[in-house]
Amino acid sequence: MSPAPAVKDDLSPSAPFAGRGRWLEPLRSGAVFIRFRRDSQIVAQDEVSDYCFLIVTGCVRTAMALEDGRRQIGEFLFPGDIVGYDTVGGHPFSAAAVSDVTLRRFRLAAIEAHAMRDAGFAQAMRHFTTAQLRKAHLRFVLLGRGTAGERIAYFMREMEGHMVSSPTGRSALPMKLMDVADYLGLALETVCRGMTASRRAGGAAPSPDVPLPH
Amino acid sequence: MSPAPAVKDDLSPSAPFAGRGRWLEPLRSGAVFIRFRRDSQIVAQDEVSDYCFLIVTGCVRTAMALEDGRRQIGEFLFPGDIVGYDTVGGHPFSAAAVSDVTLRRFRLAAIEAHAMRDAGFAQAMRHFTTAQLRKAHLRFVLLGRGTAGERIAYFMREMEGHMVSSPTGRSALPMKLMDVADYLGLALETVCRGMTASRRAGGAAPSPDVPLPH
DNA sequence: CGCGAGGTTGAATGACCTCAAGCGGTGTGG
DNA sequence: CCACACCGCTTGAGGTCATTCAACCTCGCG
Repeated sequence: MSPAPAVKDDLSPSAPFAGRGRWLEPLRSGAVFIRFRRDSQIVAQDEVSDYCFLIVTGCVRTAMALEDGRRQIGEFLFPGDIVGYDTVGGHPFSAAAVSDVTLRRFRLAAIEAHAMRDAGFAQAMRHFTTAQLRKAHLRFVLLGRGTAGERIAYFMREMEGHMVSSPTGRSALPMKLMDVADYLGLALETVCRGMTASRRAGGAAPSPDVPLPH
Repeated sequence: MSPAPAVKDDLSPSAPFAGRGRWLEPLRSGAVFIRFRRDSQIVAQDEVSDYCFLIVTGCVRTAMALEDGRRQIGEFLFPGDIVGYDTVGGHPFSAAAVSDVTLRRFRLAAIEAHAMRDAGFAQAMRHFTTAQLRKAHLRFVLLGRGTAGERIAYFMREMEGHMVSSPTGRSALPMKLMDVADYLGLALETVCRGMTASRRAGGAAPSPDVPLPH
């Protein structure tokens, strides 16, 4: 029905996962495993960290807190994703465990050193950060121009494949509603209402009219 | 006065310009100059471009348009900035000239090839994209959690040093209010009111209470 | 002089937030 | 084993901030 792809026709999540962390594979031998409990902090805000982490199991969130209590979740990360890479000079986002997680820890200096030796590795890094950047751009549209319904619909699609099979069959999301709210720039109650409405309207597909981008 | 830097104490623009385009210098000889008139398109949305551009003079905006007319400006770029780099596989943002601009055009394949040969160059690229990423994160906070006043205040600070000396002394910004609105995720009228209010409250510093991030 | 583009201002509407109460599940201690 | 408390989720009612709609103004230009 759409005549030309001159503009985006909806706000759906970017392709099935662009920037993952497989490029860290060559450094696997130099990495150690670390575990964090639910809600424990992995990297502090403004901390100058020497490490980055590849997620093995569990879910991690990055966040920036403001003095007055407002908070913005940067992203939710899952097995195969990397946290703490874009950190040169200290990153303003903290990272915390959403669920119990196991991570593989890499020394940033080692990554940098390896990139200086191996051009192919460096190229893989570039593709990774470039993909991150493109995801960020899409997020601008969502946060800048998306309605509450669109943000929630976007989020639900992003989370497809990351639902946890809870015993009671309750909310299958690994994170709390508060986290989702701070991820989407909405009030907790708005997220709750939106998800309820979308559930009533047929489970996965929240609203029929979702005019925001890929 | 702030006890600890555990959280961000306001929403001011990131340090005096993090990711600029000086790293392209080594390829200068292979680049050609191009000019674009005000409002003409430089890169089309979803186009797979072979080039990126270093801005020499003028101002450029990147934007994503939605079918229904909504639009999000990605960023405003000034001399020394790069447009169209994070493009591998086609970028969803278009680029257009805000004012008459002169650009230096670089072939992406040439950049990539040079990065494979020169590890230092590749490192500079990494630092550039990393800085871009950090700027994007801050934008999340602004768009997700900032009030209209905070967004406008942030924008005004970002534009310091980019004011054009207009003959009439009118709005010294190079871009239209509509562009600013689509950059900040606000209505045009809201931006206008905000800027008027900030002007009345003392020129540059719009509002005394601006609790959002760097 | 008339026209159009961009900017400014006012009034009314509405989307989302805030406040507040209530519910179900889980964990803890008596 | 039950009572209680706490946490996270849900739902309702009311308020607020930004949007929407609309008029008017200014400037530059044909």
